[in-house]
Amino acid sequence: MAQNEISIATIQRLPIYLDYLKSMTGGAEYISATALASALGFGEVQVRKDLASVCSSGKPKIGYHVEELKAEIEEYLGYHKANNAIVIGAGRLGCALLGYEGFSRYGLNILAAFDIDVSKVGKMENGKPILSMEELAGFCRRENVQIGIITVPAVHAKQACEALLAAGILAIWNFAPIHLDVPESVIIKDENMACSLAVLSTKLAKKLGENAAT
Amino acid sequence: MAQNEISIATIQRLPIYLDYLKSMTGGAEYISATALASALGFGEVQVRKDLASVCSSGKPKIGYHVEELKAEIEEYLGYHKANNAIVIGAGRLGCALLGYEGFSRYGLNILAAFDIDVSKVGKMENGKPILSMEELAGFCRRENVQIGIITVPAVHAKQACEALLAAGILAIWNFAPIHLDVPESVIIKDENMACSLAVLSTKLAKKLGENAAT
DNA sequence: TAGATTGTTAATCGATTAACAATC
DNA sequence: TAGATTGTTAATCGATTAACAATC
Repeated sequence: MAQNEISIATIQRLPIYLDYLKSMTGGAEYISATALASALGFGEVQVRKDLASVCSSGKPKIGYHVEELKAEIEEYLGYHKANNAIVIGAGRLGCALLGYEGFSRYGLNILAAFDIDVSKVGKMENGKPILSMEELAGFCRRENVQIGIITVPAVHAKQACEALLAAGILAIWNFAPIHLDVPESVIIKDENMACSLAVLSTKLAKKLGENAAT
Repeated sequence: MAQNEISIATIQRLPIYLDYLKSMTGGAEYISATALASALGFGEVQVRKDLASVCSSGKPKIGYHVEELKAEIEEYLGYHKANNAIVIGAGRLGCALLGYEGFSRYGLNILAAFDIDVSKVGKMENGKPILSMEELAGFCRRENVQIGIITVPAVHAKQACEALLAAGILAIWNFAPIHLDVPESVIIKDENMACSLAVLSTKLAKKLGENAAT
């Protein structure tokens, strides 16, 4: 049953379509690829191709049934069966993620944070506890945690990663700006803001250079 | 003077090389592409091609001079001439960005946050002030702010964006999960965590499916 | 000299875009 | 029916990888 492979680029755009569809007010029953494309700044052929890969509800002349499309994207992204996650590192970013309620919309259920700093342990952030690293493995097994989110400084990231592996985690979302070596069986996704920033600032520098030149 | 175009993919990897080079201890004077590749989990040809686009210090048999390479990457990314930035939205994420000191390494100088919530205005976060939206335009012009970072909820993002445009900002780093329409002259970079998360969770779902099947 | 390593050119792969057929 | 819109097939574009020449 060779599942139609959907490209990574498409997968990354699916949440964008879904967010837009959810934000629609006025209750229009159908929406066209053209309308979606212009609202999101994408090409309309791209939208059609993206949607075709997860849905089959498009009707010529009419467009896509909004509710059906939402359901199909959510189904594909697995938002209805949420993943349990924990955060390692209860610093500013870790607490921001822990306290952010929006993740539930994306099928991510962050249960707790863990930190080596005992002065943080025992506190709560938006109703969610900060626990000690000793409790990590037990907690993960007990609560069926699949995703570990690393928000510690780079120097502690390797150690945090090892703790997650030891706790039997299946996937890691790594916000530390450092490469982590994990077994092939573990999924890892780096989220390095410096990478995005580099794109922004080189574009800006180029623009400033052009202006100075003219 | 047609500047050798460096691909976006390469630009996004440059900070990763730089971070690794900076983290090197032991004071080795040279490093090979092979060593860099294995430390970072990249292909070695890719590393060589990436480095070739910004530097010229590679020597067969020896490798790249570490200090020279660091300087060349920093030069290309413009880290020595920092950009001034401000944050709109002093929520958890906004304050995390405002208080994060690591950005100075990446040539980003976040000066202040702005918020419509008057109860937050006047407070400080790690020595940096939270100001009212009325002060935005004046502050940006006075302090020569080029980059605006949007961390407000999606419903307020359009309004925040308009305020930034009115303040004459040149580039926007948008953390709100919504498409913002800006004039072509303004650079915009979306940072949508739901997009990355979608990649992670679909991989995880696939993996869980496979395990269940066997 | 021999060999490790760089750097470049060509081939492959993946994603986007264009052209067009299908359909309500 | 006519036309707007979907969906697919082919062409283009960009990035990665492979092969190989250059060099210290």
